[in-house]
Amino acid sequence: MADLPKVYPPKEVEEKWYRLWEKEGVFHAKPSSRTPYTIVIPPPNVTGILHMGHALNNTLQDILIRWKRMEDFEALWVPGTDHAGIATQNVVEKALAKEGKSRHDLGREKFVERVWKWREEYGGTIIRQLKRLGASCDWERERFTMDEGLSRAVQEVFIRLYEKGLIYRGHYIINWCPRCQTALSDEEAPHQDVEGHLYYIRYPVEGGKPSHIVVATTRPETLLGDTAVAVHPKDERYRTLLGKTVRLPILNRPLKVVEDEFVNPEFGTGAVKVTPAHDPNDFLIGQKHNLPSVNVMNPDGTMNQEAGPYKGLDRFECRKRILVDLEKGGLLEKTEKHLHAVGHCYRCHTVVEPQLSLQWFVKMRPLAEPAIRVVKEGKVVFHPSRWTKIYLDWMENIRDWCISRQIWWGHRIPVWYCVGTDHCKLACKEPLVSRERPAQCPHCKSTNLKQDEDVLDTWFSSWLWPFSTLGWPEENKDLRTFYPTDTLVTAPEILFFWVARMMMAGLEFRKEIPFKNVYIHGTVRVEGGKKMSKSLGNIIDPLEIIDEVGADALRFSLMMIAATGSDVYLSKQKFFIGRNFTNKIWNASRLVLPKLKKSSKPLSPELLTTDPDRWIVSRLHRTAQETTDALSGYRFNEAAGKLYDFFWHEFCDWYLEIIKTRTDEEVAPILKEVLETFLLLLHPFMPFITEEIWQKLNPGKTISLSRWPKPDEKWLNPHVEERMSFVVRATGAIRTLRSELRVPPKTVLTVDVPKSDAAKVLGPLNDFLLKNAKVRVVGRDDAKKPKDSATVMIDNHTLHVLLEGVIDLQKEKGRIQEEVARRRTRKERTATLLSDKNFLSRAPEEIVAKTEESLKETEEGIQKLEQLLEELK
RNA sequence: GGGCGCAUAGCUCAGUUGGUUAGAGCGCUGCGUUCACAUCGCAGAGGUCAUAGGUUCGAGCCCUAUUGCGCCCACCA
Repeated sequence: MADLPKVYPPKEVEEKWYRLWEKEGVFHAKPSSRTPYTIVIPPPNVTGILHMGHALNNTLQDILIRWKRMEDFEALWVPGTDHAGIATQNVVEKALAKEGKSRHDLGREKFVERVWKWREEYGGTIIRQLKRLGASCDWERERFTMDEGLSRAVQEVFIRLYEKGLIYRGHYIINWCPRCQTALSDEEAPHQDVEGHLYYIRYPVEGGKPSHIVVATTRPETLLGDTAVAVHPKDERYRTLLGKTVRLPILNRPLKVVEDEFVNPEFGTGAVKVTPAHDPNDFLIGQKHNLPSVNVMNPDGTMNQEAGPYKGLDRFECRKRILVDLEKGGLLEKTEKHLHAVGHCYRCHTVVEPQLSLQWFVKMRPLAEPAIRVVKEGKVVFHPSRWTKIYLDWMENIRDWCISRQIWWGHRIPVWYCVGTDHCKLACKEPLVSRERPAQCPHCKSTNLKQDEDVLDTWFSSWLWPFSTLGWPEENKDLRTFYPTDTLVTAPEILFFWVARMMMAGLEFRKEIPFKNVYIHGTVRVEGGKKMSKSLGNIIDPLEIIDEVGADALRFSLMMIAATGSDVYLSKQKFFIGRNFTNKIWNASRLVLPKLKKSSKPLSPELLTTDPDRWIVSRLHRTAQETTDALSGYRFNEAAGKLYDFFWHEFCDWYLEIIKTRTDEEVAPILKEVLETFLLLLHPFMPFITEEIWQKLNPGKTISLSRWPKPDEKWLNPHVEERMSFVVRATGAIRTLRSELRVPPKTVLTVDVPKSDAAKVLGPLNDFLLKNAKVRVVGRDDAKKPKDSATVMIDNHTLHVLLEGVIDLQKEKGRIQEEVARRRTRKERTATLLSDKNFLSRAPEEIVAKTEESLKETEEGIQKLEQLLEELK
């Protein structure tokens, strides 16, 4: 096989096979008599590029789907991307900015057009990268959340929920990102601990008794929107203040003092400023006490006219200035350091502003109930199971979902408003929810209607993915066949964003669970434990790894490293595991393939003429069984490990070495069976190299559609496995002895073995042992220890290694004795030192410890050598 | 404030329901290169399984407490 290069992968192998698979549609699934098996992939963000998290996620899913496909399921994986409203809009706006334009210069329609154009040009990047990874998606079914079909599903869902009273519009405190200038859901504004300050501010009391009340706040700029001060009803300190009026510093607005259970008397001063427009708790207090709400900020985070002298300032600049002014007025009592959790925009990491705003919401509790039930009933199972509790906790404490976004890229809300005519009545204020633009206002007949400006949260389309991609709301064969799906593989980060919501959507709109199993893998981190992220500059780019070592090596390395559900710590070096393994497979195949030329015989038990033959086939079937079991339990690393150990340490290290002394005719059927079966088992992990070698054996037949090996008990042979284990250990022991006695590498040792063992077990391996261990096995009759020999015990068998004439035994004994003497001297010296009080009291502890350790080591060494001398007698 | 996870060889980690002498990869040391592979082979050194108790004939694994690290959730300003 001079034509095969020494190192895998040769250029272009991966691309060659991927093109062929795609061309022949081997991943295409359609309703058939076969049992369907569907997996759900998180649709990557259309602006995304493949990162390690994707690589891990998609490799796991690809292993499942390839495995099931080979088990003759109708295996479906629908690929696609989501439109990533905020992220995509940001990207396109940035591009516009380079031209010196903003989206407002273009206007909504032109801007959206521009985004579509961008998507056409760059939106396919991640899809191409998934192909390089080897993902076996059904590309004919590629979907995009802004496609016509999926958009229809979104609209349908909005209308159905609205009609059911589960979607409402209202003024509530939401998370506002001043940079993206849109509302965010609670999940989109994760809290991070920030080292901030707690400012104690004096609010003067009218009437002057006492002269002022002190409130504590972390956001002094919001005091401009204060409409009350609240204290706990049972707080004695403030009893006299109830009903009094205090003055808001700077603006001098009169504020009521109200009492509310919510206030924690232990925190700060026990008195709290109430800003209903900028804090969720204050909003509730405001509603209870009928307080006005004063919004003091513009959408971009600058202060508005309500902020009086601070109008136009950025919120953080305003904070500084207010503090200076308070200080000047003697109203800032003190400042304390304070660690608190602050929401950040998950897209741009800007500090979000809780703000009163008119938005659309989904009422979640009714949707959550069935989603809780099916998990409690075990209809949906999480792997690993600890995620069950996390899911249930979230579901049981679910809050309403803010779904409107003030951006342009996304599904526009299917709601119209009557902008009015002179006859406009109150009824006209009602939103008109409709599948199409209504011709006129049903109340005043005006045709002057305006669609809601907002678009929907991207997750409002993603949560429908398992069925919207199959054609819902249309009831068709695809939907009936492939829904509910079997397994969802995903990262923990989107458990709430996506997994939980898909559960609710599936149960609400299909009355069925969306998937039976949820496998949650770990987060990819770099060594040292940090999250891998662009901003930290510690990315290990999967595409770079593919360029360097190939997709197979990338995939396999990830699988070896990623223990079930635990985080994955990466370094570039770790990909050598996969690289070396592909190399091993490749080179073993270069050895095996030429031997198969003469064989077409299928394997039958009679062809297994020696122990090693029976052994390797037994091990093969056991490995097939173990691999299948591991995959069934989502123990991917275990499956990968079994395949690795079998191929490398059993097939290559032992079997291939053993058969080198036999004829091709004898071993070809066995080699073929083992290699082919192994390739099939490995294919889900390493699709490319397995296809390459497979097609050398089976030209024109793709391994992707070949049948998964069925482990067969009849090939299992525990006795032979035990005997071979004896051989392996005996060989190891003899090699160890060689090394200890410094027998020259090429010298052949004679080993005296009880006759029965020699004949039965070691005899057939004579050629192999001679070649690889430089050992000649001789059967003997009596149990007496020959002169000048060393003894090796394996199980209950005694092996005598003859040393006469091999090495100069006297000289070797002498050398060992000398060594023992040397070590004894050293031991004594060390022992003396350790009994020296002077040393013990003066030397640093670690030196003493080290000395003690070295004494122990020396003693052990002496013991070992003495044992060896004993054997040589 | 609540919850979860992790702590095993120099490094990164496996270890399925408790069962003999605790494993791997990398790194390190020695030897080996005509005959698939130096991205290789053989041999070796290296571990009080975080700490303290407990359950058990038996604990890396189960229970309790402690320490350290990490993550998630949470409207105490």
